[in-house]
Amino acid sequence: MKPFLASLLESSLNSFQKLSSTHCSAIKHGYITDVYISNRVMDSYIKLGFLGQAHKVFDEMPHRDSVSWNTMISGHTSCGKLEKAWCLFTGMIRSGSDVDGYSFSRVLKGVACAKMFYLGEQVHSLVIKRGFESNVYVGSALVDMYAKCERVEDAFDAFQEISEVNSVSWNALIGGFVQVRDVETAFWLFGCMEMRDMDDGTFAPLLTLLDDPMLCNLLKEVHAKVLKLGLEKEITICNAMVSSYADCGSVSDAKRVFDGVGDSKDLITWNSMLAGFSKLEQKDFAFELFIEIQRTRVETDVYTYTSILSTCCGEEHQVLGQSLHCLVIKKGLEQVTSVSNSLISMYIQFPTCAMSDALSLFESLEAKDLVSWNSMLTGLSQKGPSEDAVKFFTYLRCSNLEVDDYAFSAVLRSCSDLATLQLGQQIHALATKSSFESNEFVASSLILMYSKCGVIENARKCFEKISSTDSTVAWNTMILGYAQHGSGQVSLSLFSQMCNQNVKLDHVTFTAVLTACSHSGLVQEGLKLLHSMEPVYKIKPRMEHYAAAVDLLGRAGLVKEAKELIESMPLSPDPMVLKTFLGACRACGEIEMATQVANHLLEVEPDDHFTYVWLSHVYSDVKKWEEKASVKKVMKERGVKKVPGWSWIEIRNEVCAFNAEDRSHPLCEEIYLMIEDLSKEMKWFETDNEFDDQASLLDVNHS
DNA sequence: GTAGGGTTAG
Repeated sequence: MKPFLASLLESSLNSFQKLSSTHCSAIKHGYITDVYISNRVMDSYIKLGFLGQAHKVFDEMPHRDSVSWNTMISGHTSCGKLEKAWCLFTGMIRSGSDVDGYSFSRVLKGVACAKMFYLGEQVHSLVIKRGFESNVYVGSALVDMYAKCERVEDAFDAFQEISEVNSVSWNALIGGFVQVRDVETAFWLFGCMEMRDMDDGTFAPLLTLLDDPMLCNLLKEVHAKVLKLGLEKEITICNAMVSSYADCGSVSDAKRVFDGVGDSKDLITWNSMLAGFSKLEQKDFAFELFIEIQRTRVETDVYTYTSILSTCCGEEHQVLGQSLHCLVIKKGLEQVTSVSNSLISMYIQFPTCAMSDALSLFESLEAKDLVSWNSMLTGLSQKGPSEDAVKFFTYLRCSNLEVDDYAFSAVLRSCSDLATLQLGQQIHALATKSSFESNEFVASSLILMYSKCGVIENARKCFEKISSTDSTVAWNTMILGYAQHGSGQVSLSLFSQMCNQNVKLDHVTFTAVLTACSHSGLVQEGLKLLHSMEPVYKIKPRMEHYAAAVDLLGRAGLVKEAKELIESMPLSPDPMVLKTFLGACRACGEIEMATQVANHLLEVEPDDHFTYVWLSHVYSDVKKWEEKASVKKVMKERGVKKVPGWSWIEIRNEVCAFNAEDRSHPLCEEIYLMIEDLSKEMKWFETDNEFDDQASLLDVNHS
C-alpha cells in the first residue's frame, strides 16, 4: 500500500483536489498514522503552497520523526516565516528529536534570508556541539548565513571547517565578498577555485561586480572563461553579462549577449537589456524594447516599469511618461514603492510645473521609503524653492527613517543656494554625528556650501576629510570653490595634482578650471586648457566650456578674440554663450556688437528679461537714452518683466532678503550710512584686481 | 527531503 500511496501523492503534486482526496483516503485506511505517509502528505501540501494544511497534518501526527520537523521548518523558512521556523526548531530540540544536518541547513537558510546574525551564531554553536561543522551542507549553509549577514571573515572561517568543499560552498563564500563589494578578494577566491567547481552560480554574482568602464577588460576575460567552460547558454550568466556590459558602457556587447540568448530569454533578460538601454541614454532603443516586450506577451513586472519610467525625463517624453503612468495604475502597481519612486523622479524631471504632481504621488504613497523622501528632497533642492527643501529635510528627520548621504547632500546643496552658513553648519554637525562627513557626495556638498558662504578654509578642511582620494566630484567642487573665491592658481595646482594622481577628469572638471582661469585673468592658461580638452584629455568641449572661455576673454577685454572663438566653435552657440558674449560686449563698450547679439537673442528668446535688461544697460553706459527707452518699450509691449536680483544675509538664524535701492528695513538709514563708510574704506584698499570688479554673467544669481 | 546565483527607483 505504501508504494501505491507514495506514487499517488507524487502524481497529485499539481492539484490540491487530488491531494486532499488522497489525504482522505490515507485517513480512511488508517495509513495517516504512518510517519512516512504523513511526511509525504505534508511535503506535498507545502509544495502546493498550503502551509496551513501541512501544519494541520503535523499537529495531528501521533509520532513525528526528524523528517517531519525538518519538512515543517523548511516549509516556513522558504516563505520567509523565520519566527515560526525558529519555534519549530527549538521545539524539535526540546522534544528530543534527532536534530540532523537537514535541520541545521534549513534553519540556517531562514536565518540567512532574515539576516539574523545573532540567531545564526546560536545555531553555529549548536552545530559545533553536535559535530556538524564539517558537513558540506551544514557548512555551506553557515557560510551563506555569515555571507548574507555581511560577516565575510566568519564566512571564511566556516568555509575552512568544511571537510570537502564543493561548488556551492565556494559560491556562497564568493557571494559574501560580492555582497560587501570586495572585488579583490572575490576575484582572488575565484582564482583559487578549481575549474571543475565553477558553474553558473559562480559567474552570475561575480559579474555584478564588473560595473565600471575601467573594468571592461576584466569583464571580457571573465566572458572568455565562460565560453571556455561552455557555460555561455546559462541564462543567469547571460542576464548578469547583459547588465555588466551595459554598466561598463558597452551597449553593443550587451546587445550581442542579449541577442545570443535567442528564444530562451526570461523576464530578467528583458529587464536587464531595458535597464541597460536606459542607463546608457539609448532612450529610443529602450522604448522599442518595451514595446517588443508587450508584443512578445512576456509578463512584465516592477523592474520593467521602474526602468522604462526612468527613461522618461525631459519635455520630449512628458506625454509618454504620463501614458506609462496610466499603465502603471491599470496594472495596479501605483502603490509599489519602487514604481512610485520612479514616477516621482520622472515628474520632478519634467520641465513644466511637475513638482505638485510629484508631491501628490509622494503624499498618496502609503509605504514611503528613504528613496521616496530623497527623490522629493533632491527635486526641491534642484528646482527650488530651497527653503522648501530645508523644510522637507526637517520633516524627514521627524519620520522614523534614518537620514542618509543622499539626503544630507541634497539639503546642503540648498544651504549653498541660500548661502545660509549657520544652518549649513548645523547640518554639517548632524552629518558628522551620523558619520557621513567623509562620504564623497556629502563632503562635496559641504565644500560647495562653505565656498558659497565664503569660508574657503572650512571647504578645504571638508575636502581633506574625504575617505576616497579619487572622487572626481569632490575635486571638481574644490576647484570650483577656489575659482569662485578668486584663487585661480590654487585651482590650477589642484587640477595638476588631480592629473598626477590619475583621478578621473570629466566635463565638470574643465568647467571648473575654465571658471578659475576666468576669475583670475589667466587667459593663456584657460585657452590652452580649452584647446587641449579633446586631443589630450579626450573630453569633447560642451556649450558650457565655450561659455566659460567667452567669459574669460570678455573679462580680459578681448572681445574680438571672444567673437572669433564663437565663430570657430564646432557647435552653433546657444543662448548662454551669446548672453555671456553680450556681457563681454558691454564690459568692453562694444555697442554695435552688443546690439547685434542682443537683437539675435531677442528673436530666439523673446520672453527672457535678461537680454532687454542688459541691452538697456549697454545704452545707459553710453547715455543713449532714446535707444534705452525703445528697449524698455518693446519689453513692455511684449509683457516681459524684469526679475529683480535679490541678495540676502543671515543674521542670527534669520535670513534677511533685499534688492537694489531697497529701503524697506526699519534700520534702513543706519544701513546706508554703514554702506557709505564701507565704500569709502574700500576705495582706500582698491587693488589692481581688475578682473574681478566686473560682474560675471556666469555668477548671476537670482532668487 | 538538505547549501549558492542574474533585473529597478533617489
